[in-house]
Amino acid sequence: MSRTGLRERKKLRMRQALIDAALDLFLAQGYEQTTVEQIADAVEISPRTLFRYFSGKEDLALSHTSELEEELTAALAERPPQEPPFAALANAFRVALRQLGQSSPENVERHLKTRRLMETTPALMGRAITRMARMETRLAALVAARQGVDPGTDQRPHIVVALVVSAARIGMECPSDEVGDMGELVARVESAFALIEDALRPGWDVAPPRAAGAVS
Amino acid sequence: MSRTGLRERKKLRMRQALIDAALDLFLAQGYEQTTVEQIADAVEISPRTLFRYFSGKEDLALSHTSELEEELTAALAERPPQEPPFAALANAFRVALRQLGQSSPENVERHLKTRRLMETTPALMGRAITRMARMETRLAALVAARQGVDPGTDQRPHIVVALVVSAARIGMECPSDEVGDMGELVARVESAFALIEDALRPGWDVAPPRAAGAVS
DNA sequence: AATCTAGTGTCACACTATGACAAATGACAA
DNA sequence: TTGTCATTTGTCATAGTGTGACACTAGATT
Repeated sequence: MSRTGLRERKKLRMRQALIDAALDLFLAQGYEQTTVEQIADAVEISPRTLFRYFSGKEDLALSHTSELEEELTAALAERPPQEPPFAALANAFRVALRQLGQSSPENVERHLKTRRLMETTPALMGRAITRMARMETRLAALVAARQGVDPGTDQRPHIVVALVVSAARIGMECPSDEVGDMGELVARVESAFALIEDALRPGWDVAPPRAAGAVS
Repeated sequence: MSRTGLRERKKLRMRQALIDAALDLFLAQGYEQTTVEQIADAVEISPRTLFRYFSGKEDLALSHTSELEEELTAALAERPPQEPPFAALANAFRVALRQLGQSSPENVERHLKTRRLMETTPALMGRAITRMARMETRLAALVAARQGVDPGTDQRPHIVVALVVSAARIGMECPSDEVGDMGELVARVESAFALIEDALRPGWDVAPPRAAGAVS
């Protein structure tokens, strides 16, 4: 049945094993205190081989953030075209978070570990925010395509995306206390969405700006 | 007259010389193609000494972004307390940008070089965005203090800051074309501010949220 | 002038990351 | 099963960033 050969399965198991070993070591000893050599030793491979699976320590620590990004992109593509951009993005976020929450318990655990790690490691939080910024640009291009405008000259798609991503980021950042479970995290994101939605003028993202520069 | 000794003046000149040498080398050969050794050689010091002036290459390349941050923080402190948070932040940004534009021509040039460099170096853009995120947290604390709320539990200050900083970031990012002069940059930031201001419900940041979670 | 102190250079080292090449191992056909 | 091929892995070597230790120089202080 399984179309995947032994090789690919082995590769995937190695990836997971590396991520698990890395996350546990990072959380136990701290991110910068842990060397790639220790991680490689933990799964019995050479450091050189580790770099063939992951581009580096950072990639290893944040590999699960790209999963959220993939879910989000997929969810956005599923949103009906007539849905206003802000609502489409916010709903895509909701769907993506729900998807992650419904994956295997070990996977959810890995996400929570990743977030706990980020919370205590400024360098990693920085890299995660950098990734979010890159995602923002990609999402802006998607939103621009939805609306049929040019993302190069029109700042509006980027603005809409920035609003939603900012809310999500603020919601996911843990103020002082620890990340308990996925539900708590989703609740905070929802509350941030609500705050921003409340600040916005209804229908602002469907009609053109009130005082657009070139009406002539 | 000058209260500063020879030592401090020398130190400042060395800092500037290092930044200038670094920016020019980065722009000429690319950021990652340039080694700290080359920069150190250019100003006739040992690499070890360079690390006593700057924490690393990144610090060297982005040292001028902290200047904007300092101006901004200072400008925000100057805004009248009764000014609504969004307006206070946006105006502080305007003042800070004007301040930078009015500094010495060489300094303006350094800022533009820094931005050109960032535009062509993803890694640096990432670090810059990371710095912005840190600044966002600090600004949120300031805004929370202005309004007398707790930045730990209340997400609203963070949201306001995120809106303004997002607009500024989107405005400063150059879509494909090169950074010409300071005026062009300010104009794009203004246009992004206008877009976000247009999207917002007037007075949203002075009154409490319309449907705060617990009305029971 | 003698002394103190901050800054500097030299040497050494740990760690991340990458390239080159040989060895091992799964995939696949005869 | 066995031999061949492609992929993966380990070993060795190297570049580059970043730090610690320690002696030395030069400005600062009295």
